[in-house]
Amino acid sequence: MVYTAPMKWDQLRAENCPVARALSVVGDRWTMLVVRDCFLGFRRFDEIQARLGVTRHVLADRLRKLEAAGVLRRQQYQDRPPRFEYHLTDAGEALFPTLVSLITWAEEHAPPDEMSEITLTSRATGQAVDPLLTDARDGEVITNRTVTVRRNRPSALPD
Amino acid sequence: MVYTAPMKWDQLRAENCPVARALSVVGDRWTMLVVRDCFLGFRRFDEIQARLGVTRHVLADRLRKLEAAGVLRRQQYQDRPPRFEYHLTDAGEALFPTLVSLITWAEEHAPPDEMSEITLTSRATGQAVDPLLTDARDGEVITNRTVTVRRNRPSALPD
DNA sequence: ATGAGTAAGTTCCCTTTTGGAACCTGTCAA
DNA sequence: TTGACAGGTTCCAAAAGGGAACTTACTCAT
Repeated sequence: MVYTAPMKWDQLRAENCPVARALSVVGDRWTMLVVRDCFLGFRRFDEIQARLGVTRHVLADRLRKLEAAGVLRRQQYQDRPPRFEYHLTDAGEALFPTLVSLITWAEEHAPPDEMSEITLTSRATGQAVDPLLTDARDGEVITNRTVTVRRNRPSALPD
Repeated sequence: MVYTAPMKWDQLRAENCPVARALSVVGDRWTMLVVRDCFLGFRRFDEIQARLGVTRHVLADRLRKLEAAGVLRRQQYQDRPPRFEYHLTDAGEALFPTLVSLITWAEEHAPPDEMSEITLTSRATGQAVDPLLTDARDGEVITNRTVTVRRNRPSALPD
């Protein structure tokens, strides 16, 4: 790996590394928890604010940024006074695997004092699911031992 | 979903929600980028600091916290003067799927101006891999449309 | 009509975290 | 003896975050 010019946090989205670009959107404190709540069906400002305990100021900022990033869509559900709900866009829903991978990791490596609270359940069968990252081409399991991260181009770029 | 007492950021790890617990470890600014660098084989303080452009102060803090969380192991590679490398533990390596899911999301939904830089490559075949989250039991694809997140116990607990 | 409640923010002020740069320590090599 | 290297720590200023009150624009019950 070649030397890469250091970046500041707010320049992350211009990075060539997809990890950096993803984190420029969802890598802030609270942001992924906002996305979680949207997946759980909590869509309104006060609701999310009460659940997270984040300050209203910060929540307003995060919602603005998520909307700007195309993860959430602000949808008016009444006029007079205008009130809004935050819905996941397709890009937002595409964060589901990330959320699942965090859940899977936490259940294994950051367990709560008590028993685990959460199960991922198949809508089709009602059974618990056991998430596994595989290669769509041949079904092989993806881990850091089976897969490497490679740069496409040979130029001096970040990873 | 029932009302849940709001939490502060530093109380996240006590939460019952596995997403919150995972983010208490890797949800901080810079933290996941430190983990990325460890996966890429950058293990030393100055090296990581130069690559990320994060301040030495913050990097020292993040490394301490990742070590305390059991994600990294501080390994001395010379005496006199004592020098250390940061290696991923098993728990750290288990974050690979999370990293992959961030890469996958970014390539699709936060593309760089230029072409994508990164390919995930199978060590066995040398071919690009196409990550897909599936249910280990029946191979079904996991998305927010096929899977729901359920609480195990009926008590008033967070999600 | 008065007051309480609801929803979605904004504003203010103070504390914590982060950024930037310099400094420290121990060792080796010139 | 001077400089380089590695891995930090210290200091100060700037930015972000926490806490609480305030605002706007309604609706509904009294």
